[in-house]
Amino acid sequence: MMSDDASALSTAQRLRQEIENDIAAGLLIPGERLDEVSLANRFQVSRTPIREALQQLAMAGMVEIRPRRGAVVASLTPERLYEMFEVMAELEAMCCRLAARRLGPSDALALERAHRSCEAVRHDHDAYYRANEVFHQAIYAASGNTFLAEQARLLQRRLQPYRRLQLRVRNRVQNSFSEHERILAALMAGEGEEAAGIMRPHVQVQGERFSDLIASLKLLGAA
Amino acid sequence: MMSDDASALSTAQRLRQEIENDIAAGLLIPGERLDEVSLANRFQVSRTPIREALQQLAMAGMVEIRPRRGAVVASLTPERLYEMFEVMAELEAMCCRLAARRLGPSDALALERAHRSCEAVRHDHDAYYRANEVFHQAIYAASGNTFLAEQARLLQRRLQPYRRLQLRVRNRVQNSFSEHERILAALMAGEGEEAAGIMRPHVQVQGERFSDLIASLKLLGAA
DNA sequence: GAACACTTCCTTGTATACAAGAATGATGAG
DNA sequence: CTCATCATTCTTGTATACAAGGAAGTGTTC
Repeated sequence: MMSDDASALSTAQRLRQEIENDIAAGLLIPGERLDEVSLANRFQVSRTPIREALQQLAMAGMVEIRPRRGAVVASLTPERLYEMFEVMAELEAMCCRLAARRLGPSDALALERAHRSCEAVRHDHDAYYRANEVFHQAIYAASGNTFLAEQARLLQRRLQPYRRLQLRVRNRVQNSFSEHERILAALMAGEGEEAAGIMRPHVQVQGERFSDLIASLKLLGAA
Repeated sequence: MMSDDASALSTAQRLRQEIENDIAAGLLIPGERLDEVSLANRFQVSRTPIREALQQLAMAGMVEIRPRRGAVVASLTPERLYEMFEVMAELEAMCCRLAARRLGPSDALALERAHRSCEAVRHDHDAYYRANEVFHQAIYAASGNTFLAEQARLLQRRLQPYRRLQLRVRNRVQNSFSEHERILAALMAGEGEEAAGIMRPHVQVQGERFSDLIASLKLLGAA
């Protein structure tokens, strides 16, 4: 009556989220087989809603369904990964440009808080990884374009298993944090192009960072 | 043996494409109810694969599934539509920037051919609409980033029902064509930023064009 | 005459049964 | 000993039956 609950989820959607989380968290490795019966047993449902969830994940690009041959966690080639990071960098740069123009007081506050959270945990890789995610999401939201924010969030999630390993590289956290600082300053100053210009290489993997990524890819494959 | 057929589609995927086509073509109006039994009868299958197709379409943002209350063709608010066009413009601008750098001979040929097709049919709105689509897709492909191309294609498809009506506006075809010409020239000259700068407003709807779009939205609702 | 409640019907959600296509292992030939 | 072919088994794909939650229509009451 007061607020019609838009968070009402069908079973298939809940199942999708659960499986998606496992993929993002690295519990399900790229290339791993997703057996319908096992999943059904695990979640105590029949195969029907499991299949519906898998179809959703296939559209999201997180699993690959080979007809009559089952579903596997989608595995990305180095080329494709590079392409996705290229797009991610541009989406986030766009968020910066828009955010600088449209930044409201509450957005600014959220950004600063997220940034301080990053600072607080910058010696703990895993914690920094999570705080970093929140900081970037704050920028998406600040863009004022909810569709853009959703798309960025989606792609971020899709790249999560790969990004995760990447931060372990030496000094990456320190560099990441100081880049955040510059981005934040530019946004507050309303310098959208400036912020976008820092964001792009901050996100994109190229040169030696790309090599590092490929290395972690191989680690993933070996697991 | 020679080429493993990646085009092998499951039934659910075929059904999704069919329904998606109907939505894009405007046969299914935003807000319209998608009855599982009717669809099942129409395609001569049971409800199971229909439901799988609907779940896919929900992930693609083309239908909305309200739990226990059925699926409807997704209807976009003017705000959301504006947001989506804003992102579309940026994606296409990005394609331009990349294409100018990476343009190969076959890409250039495809672009010129698509452009000449547009010219040939520029007095027929519907034919121009289709040729226009091909021209833009040629640019996506020329970006050399297949992921970007796919995303652009996806969003283009999602906006199709709205874009379609939009071209009917007076002089829009003529303006569109001359913008194409300038984009093409910039791309061939390797001027990525130049091409991107023309592409952005070419795609984005703003000012009076946005009003036109809202007007067609209302037409759509009345049908 | 209008509003509310109750009942009925219709649609969606889920499980299960069955069909049919891969994968696997065994058996035989080279 | 290796490779190919065939049978068996396992998994996916689809239909259908049943359950359960909305929607709509009817009747009653104020």
